[in-house]
Amino acid sequence: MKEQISQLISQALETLVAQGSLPGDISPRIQIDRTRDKSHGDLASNIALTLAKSAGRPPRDLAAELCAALPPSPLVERTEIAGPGFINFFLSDDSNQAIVRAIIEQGASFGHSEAGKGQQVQVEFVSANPTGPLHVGHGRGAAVGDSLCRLLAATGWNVSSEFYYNDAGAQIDNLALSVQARCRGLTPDDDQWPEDGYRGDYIADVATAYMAGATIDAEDQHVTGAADAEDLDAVRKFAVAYLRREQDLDLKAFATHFDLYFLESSLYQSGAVEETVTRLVGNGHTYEQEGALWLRTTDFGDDKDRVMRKRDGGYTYFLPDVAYHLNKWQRGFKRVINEQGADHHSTVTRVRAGLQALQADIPEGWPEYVLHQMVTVMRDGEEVKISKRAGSYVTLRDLIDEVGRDATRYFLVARGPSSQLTFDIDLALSQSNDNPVYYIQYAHARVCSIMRKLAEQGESWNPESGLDSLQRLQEEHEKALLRRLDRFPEVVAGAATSLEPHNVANYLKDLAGDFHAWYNAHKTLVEDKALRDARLALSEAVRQVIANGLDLLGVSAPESM
RNA sequence: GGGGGUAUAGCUCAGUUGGAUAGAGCAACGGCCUUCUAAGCCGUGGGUCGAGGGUUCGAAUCCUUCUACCCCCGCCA
Repeated sequence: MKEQISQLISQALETLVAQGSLPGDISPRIQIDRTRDKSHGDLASNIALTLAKSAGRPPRDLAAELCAALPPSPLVERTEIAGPGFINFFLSDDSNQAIVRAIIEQGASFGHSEAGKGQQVQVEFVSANPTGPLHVGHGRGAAVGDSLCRLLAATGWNVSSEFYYNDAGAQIDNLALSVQARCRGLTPDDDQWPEDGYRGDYIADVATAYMAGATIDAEDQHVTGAADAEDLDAVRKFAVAYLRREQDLDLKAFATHFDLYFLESSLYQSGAVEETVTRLVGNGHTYEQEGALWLRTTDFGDDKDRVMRKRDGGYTYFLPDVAYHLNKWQRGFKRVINEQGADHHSTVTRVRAGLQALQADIPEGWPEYVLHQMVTVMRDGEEVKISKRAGSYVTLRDLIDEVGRDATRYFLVARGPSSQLTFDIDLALSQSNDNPVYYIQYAHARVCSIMRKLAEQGESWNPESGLDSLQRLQEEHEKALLRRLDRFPEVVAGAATSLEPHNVANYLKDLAGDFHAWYNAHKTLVEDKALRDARLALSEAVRQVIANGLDLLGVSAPESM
């Protein structure tokens, strides 16, 4: 719609230039905005304001000439000049109502686009190390990351989702020692308990399963417990598999899927880490100091240089990170998005610096990052910190068990990633209009309920009759809904471009509000069949858009509540 | 001390990338169920957009200085 109005203006500008009213050397960027106030029409352009200076004319005069030069169009009912020189477009009923037909014809794909042109994009998110259950912060990463994947897929990108984890480093040794201690019957309060060992109850569960010879089938790990407390390597392998399976269950309960699980250890096995070191040294960006090998990341914008190889010969996490991203690049991903907690912010400059130092023709801003701020959990007005299972943090599973998957996902994705998030358990649990998840789902269920009611009356909805009678939708509530529905494709495209899924959540709340207001003001199942079918068409369009929007957030659209 | 983030109604947060009189929900107050699900609707009140300066036709939005809070600043990940 914006595009079509833009073309009308463009033609009017050419006319004015031809008439000599405007200089020929102008190159205006035609901007069309949705109006905030419906008394300003449906769409507005500031073109006269932006051209006023270069044309040396008062903006309102310019606007008047532009309006006069606009070619007639069935889309536009009339135009007005307002304020300092805005041109307001009042669209015709036909053009506003056409959206209903578009939605019903396109169904689940309405709102989708081909903007990505099938290009590949890889999204890495969660990437938790297998040292314990996923916590709320991982949950936010999962909700945002998965929703980004859905948004990018809906806008024409070919998306690969990936989960990267360290299965071998110092933290995993610590995990193995903790499980081994439990196998030996120790508890965290014993003197012999490993220093900095993991104290959560889940460690005991891992030990029990290991000693019982249990078999673990995770997405990417398959191990049987050796039942030998002294075999630390077997304990380690088992613990990693066990906790990966736990995380799989967490992610499954959260309806989050990954195309690939990438192991840090594979970078050592394939020689990618060594190769990366060789290239960095060969490119002259390294030096040795105090027995360690440093990368001069300050050459690439870092505030200090970083150690790559420790004095003891082991690598810091930083180096495999660079090797991993080189691997992504070599796999052909020209676009990569990493979704991480903001506490890992310092890795952004570092990884990019490492990639530049490779001199592999990787663009400076590659990869992209989406960083989410911290999550705190509140209950009864107080911060919740301790989980029995995990010991020191609130697990994602606890939340899903308590408030449900839909509410958990919605709340974690409904705020901009850069805002700190307070997860209010009482609010997420409340079954009232306090709770936006149910508010939106209820709108969807209400439409389904109307359709059921119609069937109970022995009637059925005739879509063709409804679409042919759309001009009967003349109530203000109906016009507001039409305007709202028309915006959905822009909202999806915008959320995908800015990598901000919360825009979809906000839109759905507004759409549901418009629908509930209409529902209460006007009955759908009226005697007049043409009006009834038209209202059913509008209802069905609302239902479809809510379903499509909720799907982008990974939230279900129930047919009844 | 350095880097990043945030600051908008009593609370939680939006604000279409610089547009017209800054919005929503909650909380407060007052209404609406014999009528398609009241997990709903209607109405009222509520603001120095953290503070100062700047850019311009026009700023919550861009630049600058300052203040407060959060995160990071390890040869941990």
